[in-house]
Amino acid sequence: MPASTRASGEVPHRAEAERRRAGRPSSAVLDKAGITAAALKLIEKNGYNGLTMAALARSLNVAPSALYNHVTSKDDVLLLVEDHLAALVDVSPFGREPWDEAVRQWAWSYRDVFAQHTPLIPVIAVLPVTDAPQTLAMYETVSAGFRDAGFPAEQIIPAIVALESFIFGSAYDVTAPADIFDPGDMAGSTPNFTGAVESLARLGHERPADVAFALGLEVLINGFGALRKH
Amino acid sequence: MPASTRASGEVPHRAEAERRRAGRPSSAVLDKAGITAAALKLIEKNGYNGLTMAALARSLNVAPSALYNHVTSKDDVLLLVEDHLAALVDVSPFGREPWDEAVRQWAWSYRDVFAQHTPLIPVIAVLPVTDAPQTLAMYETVSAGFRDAGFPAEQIIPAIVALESFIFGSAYDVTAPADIFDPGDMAGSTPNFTGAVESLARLGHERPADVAFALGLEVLINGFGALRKH
DNA sequence: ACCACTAAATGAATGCCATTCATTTATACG
DNA sequence: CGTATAAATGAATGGCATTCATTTAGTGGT
Repeated sequence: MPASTRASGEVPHRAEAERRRAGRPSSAVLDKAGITAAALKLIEKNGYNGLTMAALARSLNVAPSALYNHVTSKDDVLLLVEDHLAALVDVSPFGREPWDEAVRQWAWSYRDVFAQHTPLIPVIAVLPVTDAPQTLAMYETVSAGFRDAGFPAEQIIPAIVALESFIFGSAYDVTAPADIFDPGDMAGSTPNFTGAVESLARLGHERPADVAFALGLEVLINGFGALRKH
Repeated sequence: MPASTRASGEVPHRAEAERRRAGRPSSAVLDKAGITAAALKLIEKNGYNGLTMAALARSLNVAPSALYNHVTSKDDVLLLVEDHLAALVDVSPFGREPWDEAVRQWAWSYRDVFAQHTPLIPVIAVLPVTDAPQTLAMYETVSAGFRDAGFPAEQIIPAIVALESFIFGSAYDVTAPADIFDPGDMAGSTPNFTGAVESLARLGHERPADVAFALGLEVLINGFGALRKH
């Protein structure tokens, strides 16, 4: 990211010389990779509230309007970030581990990545995979894993979608406050719920979100596993 | 909602006379119920993009700043809407139907309600139940249904959370565009994924989101059903 | 070595948004 | 009857994504 090494207030296009010396053909200060990297750094430091087009431009020593030569909208930036994160999801267990263990490791990895990035979930859910090559690559690997495990072809997508839905929903749970289930002054009128919450709290120090995710995931793996033809 | 029957541009507090005649003690033009109803009407007509504090105030014949005497923020409005919707989720099968059928009907109802209101999902996920009495009431009924079906107390909350996570994730799927799985020009490099998508498309006219939801839900019901002590 | 073309930058302006605050109004209460 | 209070007003604020006319700098052709 050469742009970020320039002092602010310099004249435009100054980075071009460096860029050509480095063998890159483009004459632009900005490109999608640089924008993505800067956006991620911004999100890590200040969260998604800190990701504004103005802040993103400032971190790249560029005017906000310059970004629009490379992305069409802020949603486009979010899409770039999403696709970058998709590459961080660990699909390596497929082909190495047995199917059930591969799904388990993939699902935990997937949830953990997006638990840190829940504001992306509404974007992903409506996102045509065409626009997200890394995401598509993940689907390809997972699909192959399901096929090789003996899954009927027409059940592969539904099973993956169901798992993904569970994963996205569970990613939100990770970010929930610890007292989310505190019934407050309604405890008296909700004895069953309150009792259930207390009996869970009584035994475990494990995060409730992790208990629920583990429980649901094992059930899904078990149930889907039975669909395979050996 | 008497306020909405007043012509616009009238003098303030004009609705008070009506209000007292109707037996209501409050002297306010606005209240939470009226705000909630107006917000819902606005959402139905123009979607969540149409729900702005200004538009909400206009629909109530009131200045935007007046809203802040009754809610602390726009998120507060969303919370009111969410809790109203929670009351629309059908929990009546619990106590009437067998456990598995009750869960099935509840889950479909829950998904269908929030598929129309996905922008609320990020709000719900982080929402302490204390602030949402209708939501809490739903949890109470469901918890009772699980307990009566022989569920171990400490598993009830994890099971409900897992189901809810799956439901929220699946609600997003309903809103996804039909071509979401079209691999475009990457079809050649993703044979397994593309094949899986095609073999699903080949057989069914059912919405993919419904196929995946049905599949995942049945697996979850089956797996959780096995946890019960008879 | 020049010139025209084009991609990519600038910065000013736009319009929308949630939210705040000093002020005013109308009702309830002592 | 006057005073306190809840609830309204409307003007102002600051932040935001996005647009656009303009300028800049490097590319490729002659």
